[in-house]
Amino acid sequence: MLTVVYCVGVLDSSMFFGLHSCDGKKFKGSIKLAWKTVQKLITLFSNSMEPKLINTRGEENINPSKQTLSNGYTNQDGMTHALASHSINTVANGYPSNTNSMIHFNYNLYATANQSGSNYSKPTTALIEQSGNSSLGSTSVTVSPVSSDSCSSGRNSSSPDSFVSASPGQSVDRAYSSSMNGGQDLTLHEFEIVQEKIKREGTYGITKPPYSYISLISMAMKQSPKGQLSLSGIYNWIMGIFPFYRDNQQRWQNSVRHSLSFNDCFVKVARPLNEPGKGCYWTLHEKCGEMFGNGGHLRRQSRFKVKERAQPKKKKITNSKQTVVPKIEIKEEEPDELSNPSLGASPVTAAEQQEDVKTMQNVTSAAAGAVSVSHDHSSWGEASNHYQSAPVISSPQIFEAAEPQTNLNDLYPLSYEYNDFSTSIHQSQNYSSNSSFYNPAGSNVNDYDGYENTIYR
DNA sequence: ACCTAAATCAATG
DNA sequence: CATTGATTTAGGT
Repeated sequence: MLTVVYCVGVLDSSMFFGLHSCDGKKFKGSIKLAWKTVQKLITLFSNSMEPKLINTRGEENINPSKQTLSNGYTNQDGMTHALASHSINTVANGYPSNTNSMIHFNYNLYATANQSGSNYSKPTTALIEQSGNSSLGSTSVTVSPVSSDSCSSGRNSSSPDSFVSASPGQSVDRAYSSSMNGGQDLTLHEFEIVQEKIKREGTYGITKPPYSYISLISMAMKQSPKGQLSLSGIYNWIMGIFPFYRDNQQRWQNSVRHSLSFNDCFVKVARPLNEPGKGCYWTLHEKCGEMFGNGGHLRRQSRFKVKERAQPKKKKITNSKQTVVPKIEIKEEEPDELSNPSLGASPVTAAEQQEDVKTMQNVTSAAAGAVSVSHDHSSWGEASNHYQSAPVISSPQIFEAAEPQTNLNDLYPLSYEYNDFSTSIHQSQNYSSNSSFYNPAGSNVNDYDGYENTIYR
């Protein structure tokens, strides 16, 4: 049994859903459902609030002997799976709409329907049951409507700039620390809060979320099964979760690209040679740690920097007081106990350099050990229906032989097997000490030089 | 008020 | 799509 957690994208004539096993053990990738199927799903929702088993063609399964989830959100392990509601019911501006169907997937109609109490506005979560055989034909889908009459109202015509506040209903414990949540990643915890809000209200709403782009990108990456996403995957994830970002896409997407390139916490992972598609994958630097350990997700205490640019670019000095602060260089392997920056477990022996302290405080235990990620064909944010893409297991010697990279276009030498999603989906990436994986922690951190370059400004 | 992270616009490849 | 510069905005102290 798989749970459809998200609609992660809308392309041409189909929608993509992120999948999650109900036992919480295995991630199964994403599934592409044709528009016809999606429409049938919604029709089923509209006609009945009862969970239904259907196949990938939207045909009802008459033998629903398998387990279904009553609420569509929570499975046996107690994990919360939210949403898809607004994703199914709404489509970002510019998304294709099927004008021949009774259901029009465009936002304006959604707004209209929502205001008129249409069933279209009902949040939905679908369950997909997959047989042992991974052929699409044998895949069935259970749809389980989630009642809610508190969907946010449809958008108005205001520009996004008018939405600047967080949801008033969001009472986030900003002081939440890893010591309070068993060491869970703070960003993922924040995402759980988002999920809960969506679960509660049906949609996140059109307000601008109180997260910086860096935070949003981090969330997207961390929730992805393999900790990496393509650019479009990031776009889709953000739009799927936060309706606010279905507007002004050129603006914020440019900002996302800028964030990815500018911030050392984001590193590129090469797309496998045999994999179609353009662009690379992006992942988090394995040493960036809890960037938002200060409790807020708008602004980090300090930027995560890898190393000073060898030849700092000219910086226009308009103010004599303005100086180019040397970029913080990561040095030394992380001590074992850096788990909680909020507890002040600074790895730095002394604060000779305040900047060093600030940087290192961002490094947490999550940074220790190897990052287990691999090229991900099936991330939620990806327009892909590759259920079981062959993991790309890069031989370590590839990296051992790699010269220090100085080309700005060089990719982050990450290509790790990802083999257990169960521990990582809700607990950040799965860091493994398996020696068969490339272990960047085993090398001097100064080896990082080259694959990113940022000036501190 | 100040510092600077983040956002924005945009040129370039 | 990716990088970078320039500039503005705004969070946090």
